[in-house]
Order: sequence, then C-alpha cells, then structure tokens
Amino acid sequence: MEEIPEDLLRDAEENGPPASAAGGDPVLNLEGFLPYRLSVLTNTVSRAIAGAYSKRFGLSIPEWRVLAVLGRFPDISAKEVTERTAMDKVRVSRAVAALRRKALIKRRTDAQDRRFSILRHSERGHRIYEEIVPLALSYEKRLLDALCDEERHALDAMLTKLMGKARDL
Amino acid sequence: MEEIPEDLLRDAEENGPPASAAGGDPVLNLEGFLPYRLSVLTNTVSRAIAGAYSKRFGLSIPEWRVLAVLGRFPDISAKEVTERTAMDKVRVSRAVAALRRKALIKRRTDAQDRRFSILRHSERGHRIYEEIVPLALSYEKRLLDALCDEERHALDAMLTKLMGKARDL
DNA sequence: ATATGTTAGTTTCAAATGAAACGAATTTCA
DNA sequence: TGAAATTCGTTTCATTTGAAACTAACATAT
Repeated sequence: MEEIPEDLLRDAEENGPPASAAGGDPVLNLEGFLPYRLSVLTNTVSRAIAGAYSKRFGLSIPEWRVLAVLGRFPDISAKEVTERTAMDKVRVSRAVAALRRKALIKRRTDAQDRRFSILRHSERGHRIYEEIVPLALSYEKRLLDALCDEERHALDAMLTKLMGKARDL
Repeated sequence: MEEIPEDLLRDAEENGPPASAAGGDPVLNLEGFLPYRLSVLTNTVSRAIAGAYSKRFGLSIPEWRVLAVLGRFPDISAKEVTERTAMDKVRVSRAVAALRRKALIKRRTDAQDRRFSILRHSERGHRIYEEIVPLALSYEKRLLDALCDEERHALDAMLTKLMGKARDL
C-alpha cells in the first residue's frame, strides 16, 4: 500500500481565488494555439498509422521509421539514421536491436572506420517494408483529400518554413 | 551482467539482399511524408516551449496543459480537462495530482454528482499561469513570423480540415 | 609512442507512459 | 426497491523513454 498525503485528498474550501482576475489578463485558448493544434493533429495521425502496422506487423514507430529510412537509403550507419529520422541515438540503437532480433535488418561493420555500422533490410524486412509503404502512402493520400491541390502545395511550403523557423527558435 | 544473444552481435555477411530490388518498387521518402513532417515539427516546437517553462517553473507538458485549460475554463472537472486537452484520463489524473502537490490548483467535489471534481487555479497557480501565457504567445508569434498574414489564415483553415479528416481516418 | 580528446553505439537508471483493473458514485431497468 | 451497468477518477503494472555513463574505435597533439 502506498502512503498518500492527507491534505492532498481533502477538498479545497469553497469561494475561489482568481477565476478571471478583473483586468485585461492575458489568456491563452489552447484550441487555437498553434503548438497545441499541431500536437493534437500529429498524435492523431501517428496513432492511426502506427495502429495499422503495429498490429499487422508488430512494429513500433521507431522500428518502422528505421525500416522506412533504410528503404530509401540502404547501407547507412545508425548515426545517419538518427539524422534522417530525427530520433536520438538511444531510440535508434534500440530500434535497430529490435529489428535485428526480428531479422528484418542486417548489420555489417564499416571496414574503414569500425565504429560505424552499415545497415540494410533483410529479405523479410524488405518484403514487409514493401507491404507497409502502400498503406502509409494511402493513408497520407486520404488525409490530404481534405485539401485541394493548391492547398497541398501551400501546406508543403508552409511546413518547410515553419520547420526552418522552429529550428532556430 | 546481461546475457546477449551471440548471433545478435555478429555481423551479417557481405553481399546484400535488396538494396532496390529492380522493378518499380514503391518507395517512401520520409522527409516528404506528411505524418513524419508533422511529427518532427511538432516535437521541435513542443520541446522548445516545454524547455521554457519546465526549467523556469518546474512544469511538465501535461501539467502546463491542465494549467492552461483551467485558465480559460475555470471550475471544470478532470473529465472536461481530458476533452479539452486531448490527453487521456490517466495523464490528466497524474497532472492534476502533481499540480495539487505543488499547490498550483485546488479541487472541490461537485455536490450534485460526487464523482466529478471541480478544478481551479490557486493564487500561486494563477500567477504562474499569467507568467507563462505571454511566453507561450510570444513563441507562437515568433514561429508564425515565418508566414505572411495570408498564409497564417490558410494554415489555420487547413489544420482544421486535416484534423477533421484525421478524426474519421 | 603515448596521452588527450572525440565520436559511434550501447547500457543503465530513473521517470513518463498507457492499458487494464479498480473503487466509489450514479444511473438504468426489471 | 435492488441488481446490473455505466461513469469519474485513481492505481497498478509492464513497457517506453531519455539523460548520463560507459565502451570501443579513431583522431590529434605533444
């Protein structure tokens, strides 16, 4: 049994402090706040996609990302995977270990610099990759059905700009 | 010491399986894939903001969200907080407990239905809220400096459309 | 050479997370 | 009534996460 501080369980007294303390106080409404909206949209989208391949193929999001980037760039190192997936090296290391355990990727060691790994799909890994890609693209396509062609281009440009701005705070 | 499967540590043999198996295989390039781009942008933005208030005020992201939604909607229940923050009830429960521990919010029990809580800023909580809001708004403003006024409107509309689409997959 | 520093990748440890089980209050319906 | 079902919020437990420490390989400077 866990000890629980008594006063944490008690209710507060009635009669409140600031509900909206008079003057023109600054207020933030979350539902219109860009970082919050981005977060909600992203989580919704990520969950939907992850649901598709985690159930069917037993892959976590980091594992899928590694598989995805190796589909586009075979024979890169874990270091390069971190750069291309925006995941930190711990996540990449664990995803790579998991994918190797499942025999979905293979690793060699760079002969020139033996600190570097060289990663690549296994046959099975590649088959799974080729099964998932159309699912992912189809989801993206359906999501973008919400926008017209012109909007899609605008969104593309804006995401690039926002990302650039976000990088240097 | 942890036992490590021998074959996981061995390198794969040279000569590879599919690097790009001939035919017009489907390929997905992450850096252009909308869900991925959203994820990277969101994480960058979230970290930047969280860094600002977690260091200065010792708040986690869930805690800040609860504080934020209570700034806009005082005297709502934890249930309503989950709806307005898109966080699940476990996260909200823990964030509320943490905020109460820090004496930044107060809780009463709804007399009509005693399952419901009624949450509200404490004096200190409200002061901290009023300190953070300008920081958050300023960050959002600087981020949106990347876009012109017309783009900002377009982005607003598109996020709404995308969110709607994402909700029904 | 040998010491010092740097980099790729792994491991450890403590904290955050979420699914499922739970207790308490309320509602539904026979 | 009162038994079964539902809902709010908490807790438990196993998994995921990331910061920091670490190992191994390489680079640089003395």
